[in-house]
Amino acid sequence: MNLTPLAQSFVLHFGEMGSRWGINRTVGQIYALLFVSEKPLNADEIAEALAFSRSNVSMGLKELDSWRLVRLQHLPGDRREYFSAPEDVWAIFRTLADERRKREIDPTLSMLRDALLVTPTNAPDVYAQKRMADMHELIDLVTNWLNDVQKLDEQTLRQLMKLGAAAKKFLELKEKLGFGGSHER
Amino acid sequence: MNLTPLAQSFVLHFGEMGSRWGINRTVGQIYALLFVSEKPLNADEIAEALAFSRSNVSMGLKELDSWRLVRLQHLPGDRREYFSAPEDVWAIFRTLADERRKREIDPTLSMLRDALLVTPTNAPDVYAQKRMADMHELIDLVTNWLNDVQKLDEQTLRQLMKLGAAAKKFLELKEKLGFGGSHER
DNA sequence: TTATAATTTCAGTAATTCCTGAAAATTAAG
DNA sequence: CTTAATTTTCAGGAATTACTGAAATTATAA
Repeated sequence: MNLTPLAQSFVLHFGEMGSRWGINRTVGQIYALLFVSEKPLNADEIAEALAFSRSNVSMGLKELDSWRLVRLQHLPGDRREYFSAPEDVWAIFRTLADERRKREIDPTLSMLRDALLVTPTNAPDVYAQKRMADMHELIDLVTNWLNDVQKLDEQTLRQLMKLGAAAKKFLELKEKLGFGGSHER
Repeated sequence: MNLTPLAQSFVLHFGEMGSRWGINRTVGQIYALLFVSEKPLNADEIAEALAFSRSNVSMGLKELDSWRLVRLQHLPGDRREYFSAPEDVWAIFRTLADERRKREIDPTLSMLRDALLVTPTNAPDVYAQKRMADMHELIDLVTNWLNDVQKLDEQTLRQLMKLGAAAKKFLELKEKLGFGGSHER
């Protein structure tokens, strides 16, 4: 293939950042390459462009697939599998947020719920449980909110984000008008 | 020390999740222990409670310090250093969000900005740069928004989150009233 | 079918990250 | 100061994770 310097710097950056994002270098680079490629690529093209073994590419694609970050398709008259990253960056963002919540937050929420069911039998546990309740409430509130917000269409999201810190004034206005929220959490 | 089963399950969970969160088991466990401890702990107490070497605890605390997740204090008549996790879970959340942005997002924004300054000289680069522009715009918008939202006090944040998906109706109301946002991005 | 192209799996090795104990450095009390 | 307590550093070994090539599996064309 032969990457241009522009694509290369993007790909290498994603490789380096991979470890901070909970994926490895290979997976980061493969995703970056697909993201900047106009046409879908097959595994051999990826392996050649990034100088990885074919098997490593296979494992990387499997990992990306488990994150629902790649699309698989076939080209007419070619039996190889072609991969691409979705066009819509907002959709990608939603997928990423969903998967990260599922992997990084839901297990903790579940553990906390279990811990809150226990009746504490000593002073340290009373305190520990209070702390866990605080943490659970915060995580629950934030994730449910992000979940709601995520459902909004791109245009509404853009508006909401432009609003930014003015949200505060806005909520004051809401109070005055008695305009109710959607949840009773 | 001797952890209760309740504290232990919390600590072990944080240890296991650590790898998904970009910290290691030691760091996760130390933080969890401090979080559920009513009193600050010194390094020896942590090492004993978690059965880690003293040096491992030292490195773990250094790491937590770099995330600004622990407070260091001295107790009168004791020259050892005592560590604790801040009380306010909202403040903890803000710190975590700030640090993660700094480590996981800012470097990418910076790379993208540089890439967007280049004048593409061939068709693949034109496309790649368009993709990078899309990504940059999205990340920039989302992080600036979170940055703004984060500045809000706890009560305002709670209100905003309770509002949830009703935000859409709300924005329609805003349009009608001609109530402007804070930014022109 | 059979043959071949394409993909996946997996055992072994390479690379990286984690953890420890010993030694060095720092801090504070006497 | 000197000494002792405390903390940090760091080299080396342990554990984990990443990567490869070869073999096995799967899918498609003839």
